Amino acid sequence: MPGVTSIPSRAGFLRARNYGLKAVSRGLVMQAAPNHLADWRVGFTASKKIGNAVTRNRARRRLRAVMRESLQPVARLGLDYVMIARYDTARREWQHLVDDVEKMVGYLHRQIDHRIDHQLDSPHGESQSARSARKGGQA
RNA sequence: UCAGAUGGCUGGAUGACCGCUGCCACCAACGGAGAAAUCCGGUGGGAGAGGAAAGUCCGGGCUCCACAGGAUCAGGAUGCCGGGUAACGCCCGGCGGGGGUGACCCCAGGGAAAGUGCCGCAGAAAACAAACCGCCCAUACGCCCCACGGGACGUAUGCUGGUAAGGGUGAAAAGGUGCGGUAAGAGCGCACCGCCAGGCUGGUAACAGGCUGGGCAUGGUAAACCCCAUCCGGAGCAAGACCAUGUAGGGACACAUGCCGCGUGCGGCUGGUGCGAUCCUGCACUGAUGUCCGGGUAGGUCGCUUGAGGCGGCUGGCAACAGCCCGCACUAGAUGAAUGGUCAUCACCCUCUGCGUCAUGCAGGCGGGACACAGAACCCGGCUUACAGGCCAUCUGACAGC
RNA sequence: GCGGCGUUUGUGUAGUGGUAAGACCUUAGCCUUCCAAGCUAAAGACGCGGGUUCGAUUCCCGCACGCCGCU
Repeated sequence: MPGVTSIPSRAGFLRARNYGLKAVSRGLVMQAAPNHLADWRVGFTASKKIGNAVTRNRARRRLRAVMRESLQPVARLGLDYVMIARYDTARREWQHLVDDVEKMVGYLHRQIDHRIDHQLDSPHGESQSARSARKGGQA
């Protein structure tokens, strides 16, 4: 989709999961991780646990729509976002879903800042690209 | 009017804002790449899930295994008859059997006198028949009656006494019912029904009807093995093809490596390999098999959507269906996977309130509602399964009226 | 998307056209001062719906659920 880059493979999803940073709400789960690229990306997951193919498609489409409304204006360059559908994703009221995402994005960004500041003190200065991407993404 | 049967159709509507994927056109204007064609972005137009898209249960197309023919064996599938179809385990029509008052529905529905196996418990006996309780007969004994001829009852015996009516067991007991017959009985005899054999008539056939003959032999199970007939090679679009990248269109070891010709790596013969096995014929290839090591794994493009296609009409056919030209509209192609998200109104359903009726209802509400089942993934023909609500046609039964 | 396999007490397994067996677990009793072990007894299952058969957990068909594989 133009303007938004999607995570292309399973490896990207696994990296986001292993980074260990996630936020949970009734409507969905979000993960975030630095991707060491000059762009931000997003991926969607709807497992068989939440329902049949129709339900999964509906959940994924609602996630995409709420991403465009609430995540795209504030997304930071250099981050991968993974949005995971839960049982209520296809059924929850739209306004609640929007509120969930806005709250979770704020939480994730604060946690990312905390981790990067903490790593600067440690001898492993691995987060150089994420640090610079954060400055660019805020513009 | 009520209760049903069969077949078919439909599968929410409108509007606003914000978006997605192909296709076509434009690029006059704006941004990027390029010498340019052009490409990306952009602008405009139009298209964009189903009757089951599902389960993956059958049959095909298509692609690869290089391909083809024959014989035998193995394995699998199907199984009344006729037709339809590219084909089918599908569909249509008929036959036979079963169910229902009926419309109508259901049936893997070939072969058990080719063979083998099995038929638990119960029962005397479960398949070359046999004989538990009985019934009948003969002899002996006991006891009773007597009109002195004999008779009733009981017990025992019968070198294999006769019998299969009745009882009882079982899912099933060796044709059924009735009359005659007999010591008692029995297809022992007869009538009807059933069965078997052979003609006859009708039908393409399954089969039906009737005639003649035979006293009756042949229990069930083949969705047990099996026999008969017919059909079937394997894998599947993650098939497969091309391009790019790459230390490479891979390497090492073991086993095997025959003969002839010459130009010394090619040709021929033999051998080997090749669609479940073996064999034969043609054909193709020149290695095959095993073990170990190495490379790639976020590649791209094609395959990829117009087809045994749909709707209407005419002709043939009871129908499935076929033919014809005629007419019509045309027809999703995604690939972390588009075809949507939100809101409003209406329709629909549920619920509540009021009114009314034998009953179905009518009016209303800041009420509630994942608005049925369900999402294309190479494409068709079927089957099966899921499905809120609504509509149409034909037919059956009951009740009422004319 | 495509291909294959399997469902038996609470758990992991046998089994076969007629009675479903045994192990661990659970419950009760005995034994012991008590517990464990041991002994005795009991309870508890053929995924669902049809069909074939006298009779189906078994044979056949259709569903549901679960598992495995794919260059």
